[in-house]
Amino acid sequence: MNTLAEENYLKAIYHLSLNDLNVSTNQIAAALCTKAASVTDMLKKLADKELINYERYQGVTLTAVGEKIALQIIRRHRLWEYFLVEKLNFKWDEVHEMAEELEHISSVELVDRLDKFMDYPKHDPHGDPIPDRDGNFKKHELIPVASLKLNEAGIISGVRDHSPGFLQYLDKQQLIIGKKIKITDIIAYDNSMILQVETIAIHISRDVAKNLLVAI
Amino acid sequence: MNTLAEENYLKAIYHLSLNDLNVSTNQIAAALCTKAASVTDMLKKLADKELINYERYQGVTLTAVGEKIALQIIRRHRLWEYFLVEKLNFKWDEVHEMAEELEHISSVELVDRLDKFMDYPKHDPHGDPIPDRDGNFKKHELIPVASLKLNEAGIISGVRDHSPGFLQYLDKQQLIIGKKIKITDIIAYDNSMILQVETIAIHISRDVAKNLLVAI
DNA sequence: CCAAATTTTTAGACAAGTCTAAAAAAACGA
DNA sequence: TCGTTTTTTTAGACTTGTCTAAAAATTTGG
Ligand SMILES: [Mn+2]
Ligand SMILES: [Mn+2]
Ligand SMILES: [Mn+2]
Ligand SMILES: [Mn+2]
Repeated sequence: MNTLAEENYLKAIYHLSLNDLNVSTNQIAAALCTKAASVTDMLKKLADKELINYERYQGVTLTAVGEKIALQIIRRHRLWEYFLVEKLNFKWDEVHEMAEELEHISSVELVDRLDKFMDYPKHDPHGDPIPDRDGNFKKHELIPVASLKLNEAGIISGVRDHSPGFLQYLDKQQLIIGKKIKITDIIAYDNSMILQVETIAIHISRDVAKNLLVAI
Repeated sequence: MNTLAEENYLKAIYHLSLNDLNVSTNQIAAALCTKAASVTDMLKKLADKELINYERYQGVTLTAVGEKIALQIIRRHRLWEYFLVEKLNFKWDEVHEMAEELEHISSVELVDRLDKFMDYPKHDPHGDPIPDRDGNFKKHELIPVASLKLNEAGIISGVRDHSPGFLQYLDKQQLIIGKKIKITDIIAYDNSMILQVETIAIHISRDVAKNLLVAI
C-alpha cells in the first residue's frame, strides 16, 4: 500500500508531533538520518497522497488518514517487540532494530493474530502503549523520576531514552518496568537521587532520573 | 547485506536449479514475473558479487556463497510458514505470501530463536524440509501418487503444486500431510485413481495424483 | 547446413529515493 | 529595521531496479 520509505516518514512525523504541533523539515531529516532536501521531496509525495498537510516553509501535520497509518505501524512495531521479548526471550535493549524491519510486514491479519496469540498486551517491553487494531490506546500519564519529591513513590512504567546503553544500564541496576521505587534522598549538589527499590538503595544521576518514567 | 531483489533472484535460481542444472534467463524471468532484460541486468550484478557463475548466453549456476544465501532465505521462509500455521493458526494455503515478506527480515539471531521456540521443526506446513542454520537438510525421497501402482501405499508428505487452490482442494478432501493412503483402483480411461484414506475412498484426477507426493 | 524461430543481451528510458550545491524564504538580532 | 544567519526549497545528479524496442547470439528443423 505504502512504500517502506513512506511508512518511515509517517511514523517519524507522528512521533515528532507528540512534542511539537508542527513538524519541521529539519526535525524529520534528523530523525531519519537523511538530508533536508530528501525530506522536502518526500513531503510533496505524502501531501499528494493526502497523508500530510503541507505548505512550503510551514512544516507539516498528519491528516487523519496519515495518522491512522502511522498508528498501525507503531502497533506492529510494539507488538513485534513484545513478541521478541516475551516469546523469543530477547532482552529489551535488543529488539528495536528487528522491530524496525518487522513493522513493515503488511498483513493486517498477521498482526491481529499475533496480538491474539500474545493475549492482547497493552504495553510494549519499554512501557509504551500498544494501539489496538483501530489505532486506539490509553495514554497513561507518566512523569520522570526527576520530578518526584523526597519520600514520594512511583512504579517504573516507561523510559524517555530508548537507547540500548540506557536500557542495559537500567537492567543492571534492576530498575525494571513494574518495580516500585521511592525517593529516599536527593543530593542537592548534583540533583542526583537515591531510590529505594525493594530492599536495595540505588543512586542515580539527574540524567537517569530525567529519562526514567513512573506512574504515581 | 543483500537487497530484497537480490535475495529473490538467488532464491528463484536455487529453486530452478533443482530441475535444471543450468538456469536460463527466461526461466528466471518467468519465476519472478519480470522481463528477460531485467534479469540480464541483475545477473551481471550477482556475478560481480560472485554469487552466481554467469557467462553471456550460457545460463547461470549458484556459487557456494550464493547457494548458502539462498538456503538461508529458504530456511527463513519455511520457519515463518511453520510459525504462522502452528502458532498463529493460519491454514497452509494462507501463509506463502506472508512468508515471502518475512523471509527478508535479516536478523540471524531472530530466525535461530524462532527455530528454537518451535522446537526445531524439520518440515514446513507443505512438507518441504527446513534447512538448519548451516543450510543442511535431509532431502527425503518423495514420489508422486501418480507413479504408485495398484494396491501400493504411501504417506502423504509433500506437494508439487503450492497454489492456494490446490492446497484448499487437498484440505477439503482430507488429503493432509501425514495421512496414509493406498491405491485401490486406477481408472484406465483417464488415469484417475481411487485412494483409500483411513475409512474413506477418494477419487482423484491424474493432475492431482501428479502433484501430491508420498513417502513409501 | 543454413534460414527461421527463439533466446538473450544491449540501448535507452523511467520511477523511487537519495545526495550536494545553490537559491529563496523566514527568522533572528543589533 | 535591515543585514545576517538559519531553514527550506530547487536544480541537477546518481543508484537500484524496472521497462520496451531493437540488435545479437543461439538453437532448431527442413
Ligand atoms: Mn522500538
Ligand atoms: Mn518499544
Ligand atoms: Mn511458501
Ligand atoms: Mn512452504
